[in-house]
This record gives sequence, C-alpha cells and structure tokens, in this order.
Amino acid sequence: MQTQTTISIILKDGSRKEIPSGSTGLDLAKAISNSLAKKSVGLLLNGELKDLVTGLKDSDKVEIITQEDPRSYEFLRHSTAHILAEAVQNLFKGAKIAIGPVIENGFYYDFEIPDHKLSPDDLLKIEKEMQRLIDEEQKFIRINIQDIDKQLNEFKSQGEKFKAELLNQYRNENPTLYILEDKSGKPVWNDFCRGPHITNSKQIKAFKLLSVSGAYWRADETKESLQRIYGTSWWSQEELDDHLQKLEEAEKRDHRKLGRQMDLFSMQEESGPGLILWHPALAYLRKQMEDYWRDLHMRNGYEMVYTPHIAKNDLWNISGHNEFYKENMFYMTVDEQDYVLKPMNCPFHVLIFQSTRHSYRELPIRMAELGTVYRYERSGVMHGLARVRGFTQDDAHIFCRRDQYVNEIKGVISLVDLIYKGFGLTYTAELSTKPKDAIGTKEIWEFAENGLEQALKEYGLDYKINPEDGAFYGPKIDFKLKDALGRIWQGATIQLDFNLPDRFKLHYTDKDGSQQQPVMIHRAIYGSLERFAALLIEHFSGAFPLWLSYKQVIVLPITDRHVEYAKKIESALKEKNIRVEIDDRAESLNAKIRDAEMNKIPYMAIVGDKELSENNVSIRARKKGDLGKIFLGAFVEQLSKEIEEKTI
RNA sequence: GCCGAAGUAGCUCAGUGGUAGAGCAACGGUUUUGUAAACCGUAGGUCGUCAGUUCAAAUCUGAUCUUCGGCUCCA
Repeated sequence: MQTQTTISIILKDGSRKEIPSGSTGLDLAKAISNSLAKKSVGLLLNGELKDLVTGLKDSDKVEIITQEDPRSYEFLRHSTAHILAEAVQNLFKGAKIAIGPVIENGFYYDFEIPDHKLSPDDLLKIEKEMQRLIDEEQKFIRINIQDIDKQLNEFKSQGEKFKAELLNQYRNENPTLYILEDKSGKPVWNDFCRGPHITNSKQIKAFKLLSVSGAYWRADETKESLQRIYGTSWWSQEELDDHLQKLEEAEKRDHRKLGRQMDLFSMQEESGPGLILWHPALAYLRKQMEDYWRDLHMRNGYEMVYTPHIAKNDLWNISGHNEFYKENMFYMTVDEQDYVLKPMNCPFHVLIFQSTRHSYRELPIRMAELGTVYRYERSGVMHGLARVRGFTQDDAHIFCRRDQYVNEIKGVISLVDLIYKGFGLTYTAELSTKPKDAIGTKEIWEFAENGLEQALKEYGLDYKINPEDGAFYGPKIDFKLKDALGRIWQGATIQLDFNLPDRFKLHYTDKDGSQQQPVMIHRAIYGSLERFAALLIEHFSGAFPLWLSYKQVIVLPITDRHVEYAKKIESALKEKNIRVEIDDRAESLNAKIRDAEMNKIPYMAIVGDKELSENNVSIRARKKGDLGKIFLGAFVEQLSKEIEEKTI
C-alpha cells in the first residue's frame, strides 16, 4: 500500500492542518467540519480572495470565507453579475458584454445592445431568464488561458470587442476565463474574468435587478455608450427583503420628497435649476444652524466678515480661478467690464487680510463668513439640495504663523467635533496627501502634511490616509458624516493653501522685522448649508428636534368651547418665544392628532373640559404618544429648557 | 454635457386618437368630537412649452425646458 503524501495548511488562527496533497479549499473545509463545508463560499488564500475549489499547496495560509463573512458577498454578487450577463446575451442576440463588477450592496454589468433600449419591463424578463439559469445549477469553472492569441481571436470573431480589449491589456498577468457549464458538463457561456466566483449558480438564493442606466466604456465620454443594469444579490430572501426595505426607507427619507411634502424648499423652472428657494420651515432651520454656528465661532476666536457676490475679472486672474476653475464659473459683462459671480470666498478674505499690514502679534487671524457662492454644475449632476449651482458655505480662512499651525488645526477639529455633536452626528476623518501635479516645494508639503497628521494625533482622532488625493495647492483633512441610516455624507474640510498666499504675496512682519508669508488654512464645517440641511432632513426623516423645528407646538382644543383656553396656552408659549399654533378646525381630535403627526410637529397640547377645570394641558409627543397632564408653567419651562439645551 | 425614463388639479396618480378623471388637500355646510382620517357638497386643469401630422392630439412626430436613474466603483 502506498502512503498518501500530505500537505500542511496554515489556518486563520495560526494552527496547522494536514490534508492530502491535491486537496482543494473545499476539501480542507470538509476536513475541518461538514457544517463548515456547507457554509463555505470561498477562500482567502495567502491574502487573496480565491475560489473555494482552488487547489492548495503546502504551507498555504488559508482562511475559509463563509456566508457570514461580508467578503462572501463579493463571490456571490460577482457571480450573479455573470448570470445576468448570460441571461442578457440569451435574450438579446448581438448583445456584447463589457464589465460587471461588484459594488456596495450589489453589482452591475455593462452591455452594448444594438437596436434595443433596455426598459424596466426588460428587467423582469431578464430576472426570469436568470432564475432559469440558476435553476439549471450551472457550474463556475475557472481555466487559465493558455493560448492568448487564440482566445483573442475567438472574442473578436464573437464580436466581443470589449473582452478582447481587456484580455489584450492583461495578457501578461496570467489571464483566466470563467466558464459556465450546464448539468451535462456542456460549456454554455464564458467571461474573461479574474474571479473569484461561487462554485454553482444554485448558491444564488435571492437577487433582484434594480435599475437600468447609461455608462461609457471605461467611463470615457468619447468611447462607446453602454447600457448598465444594476442589481443586488443576497444569501437569503430575508436578507434581500431587508435590503429592499432599507432602500424603501431611504426613499421615504429622501430630502427632495420630504421637501415637497413638508413644504421645505423648491426649485422652479422660472428661476433655474440648482437654485434653491428656501421656504419658511427650512429657512427657520437654516437660521438655527446659522445662529448656532455664529455663536460658536465668535466664542472660538473667529471674526465675521461679509464680501460681495461678484468681483471684477482681475481678482480671479490673480487668484488663478480664471486659469483653473473657468468651466465652473458664471461670467457677466457690465459697462464693458467683465465680472465673475464668486465660486469661492477665499480671494475676498485674502483681500481683507491684505488691506492692512500685519504684525506677527496679530496672528492668527480667523475670518469667517456664511458666503453664498455660485458654481456652474453640468446639467445632469444636480441633486436636490445636495448638489446645486448656488449655495452658502460656512467658510473661514485662518492666517497664521508656522509655529501656530498645528494648534490652529487642532482648534478647527475641536470645533468640527463640537458642532457635529450638537446635531448628534458621528464622523470619521481622512487625510489626503500630495497629488502628482502639485505646486509648492517638497519642504512645504512635508511641513503641511506632518502638521495635519500631528494635529490629528494630538487631538486623538482616528483617520484614514488617502494618498495623492489632496488639492494641487495643499493637503487636506476631510470629515465624513454618518446619518441615521448609516449612509456617508461629505462633511467638513480643512485645507492648506500654498497657492493664494503666493499669488497675492501675503506677508506679515515678524519679530525680527523680516517679512514672512503666513500659512493659510481654508475650512468649512457644514460645507454647504444646503447640503447639510439635506443631511439633517434625511437623518431626522423630517422629524426635527425641537430647537430645529419650525412648528414646535400645536394646541388641539377638543371642541369650540375650549378654543379660548387654547388661546391662553398659545400666548403663554409665545411669550417664551415658542412657535405655536392652534388647530381650531371643526375636526375630530383624532383627525387633528393625525395631521399633527403627519406634519411631524414635536408636541401637541390637548385641551378639553378636564384640562380647563384643572388648569393644565395634556401633552402628546410626536411618535411617543400621550405623556399625560402637566401644568402649563411646567410645560413651558420644560420646552424652554429643551430648546435652550438643543436636545436631540 | 452624455445615455435612458418621466412631466395631467396644490400633492399622489389614472387616463394610448373622439366632450379631461380619482383620492388627499382647499373652500362651504352639517357634526362639537378625548390621543393617528366624521359626513355632505363646491370649486379647481389651454394635460411643461413651442411647432407639426390629423376632420379630431393629454394620447402620434420633432424641438425645447424641467425633473428622475446613472455616467466615481474597471478582467
């Protein structure tokens, strides 16, 4: 009898497992336990995601990826994308496949389909065909492409020009082909693909195609225009339902939808796209945001400035905007003079700085402005309040000495933290470093990047580094906000600028009488009031905390004879500056409560015979329901406190 | 800007060549109500805009404006 040779595999926990040579990852899983084998999807083999059935070698480091591992979705979704592509090619003859990657929570596949424009109805048809293929239990087989030119010719003869282009590009990187086989072992479809994949289409338990859209081959506008299908795929129907429900919830919270429902803002055809009309309710929220912001800035050593909305072309020539930002600016000519609608506030702040001489003792100077700027955005990219052509930045520029720099950054970080906490938002930070084509010396970049990093460390804030992602004129720290649904929003940004101090030749007189260039920091915390308002609308789902609510209390008299008492309550609240209304319509109490809930009014004060005789009010809180009776004075006090403390 | 979809009453939507509809909201009346929708009635639209086809256009065609999904995720 021959002894079987074995290989030794290093498992995730560092332990070793002996298995027969020639074993695959699946064999390994089986050798560990049958239940593990059942849940196994793929492998992390020496740090790379690989198919479950990949052959193993001695001393390989293997982690088995099960369905519980978030990385398993990469296998599933990528494979569902292949089934999608196979289905599309079955249904639409002549369809050519481009690429089909995994994206967050799903996947897409790009196609060129001659003579057919995909419609939402087609998605149902395609889903049906996909289900048919899944039920055929097609196997995913990986093969190395031996004869690349032969495969290239095959792609070309099939008209698969995109695949041919890709194969040619990756020809020296051990290209692989994934074949789908039906039950009889007959190859029915293939895709040039790096993988990894699941082993059998029957593992696809719950998927849905979500939308169709356009895209370009290699995201290049000059190249072929393709049709893209987006979909999502999960290990179980429950997971899929859960995901779809989340999408639905997000749709309900969409600030554009709530904006209309709650009469918050509008954009109108006559005034133009991307230009926001703030209706009273949202204007009130904005006022609260602004007051809060101004108060904190004044307390933290900022000085408020105001600057014009337009400036002569000359300014933008000096600042460099005419050179680098031209496509985004609105131009106009008045009295044969060219003017520009400001896309940024910085040049004005620089002018203010420059208008007087500065001593080293005066620095830092922190200039803040809620400055409204206008930027030309391409017509297809506008999105509610989040991406617009006119918006107000909570902008500030700090001019300081080099020895003050780290401290200033720390000051900004702490202000960001303070403001975000005020809204109950959490965030993460990212540091972007020197891009390839940047201005400024190596020395100054090092100084700037190290300073930012030092400030982050000293402040004790975790951060991620985005290499080469800074602006051409300096590195930056970006803050990403997380909303109630876990979605990420672009928040504050702190940027160093080596460009403007140079272009405007800024200087101050140092201790020794020499002229020095100040360090210039740009920073915004809300970013744009419009976008931040959108975030708040979606985060709170329109149910704003009391201090941000336009309507704070509605008094609901039960019958006409209680209206007089309701008015007493109204004036008591109004006296304390609480925004209150009376619903004296001839409606049932139930109807009034329903309308108040739908309007997301934080408090309802219900008054009837009982309250009248006891000289109190019944309070009902939005969503929370009946809170019982309370004396008017105590109610007013409670609300005042809640507003004062900005309770979330 | 590009690819695709859509635009009908304040809002949500039905209406595929033959006299413009519903629900909610609004307004009027009746009801006077106790913690998420009382009842009856009235009014409201040159169907985004402009042109065209047709005896006849919300409906078909073209242009245009606006909105929506995407155009960043790279075998």
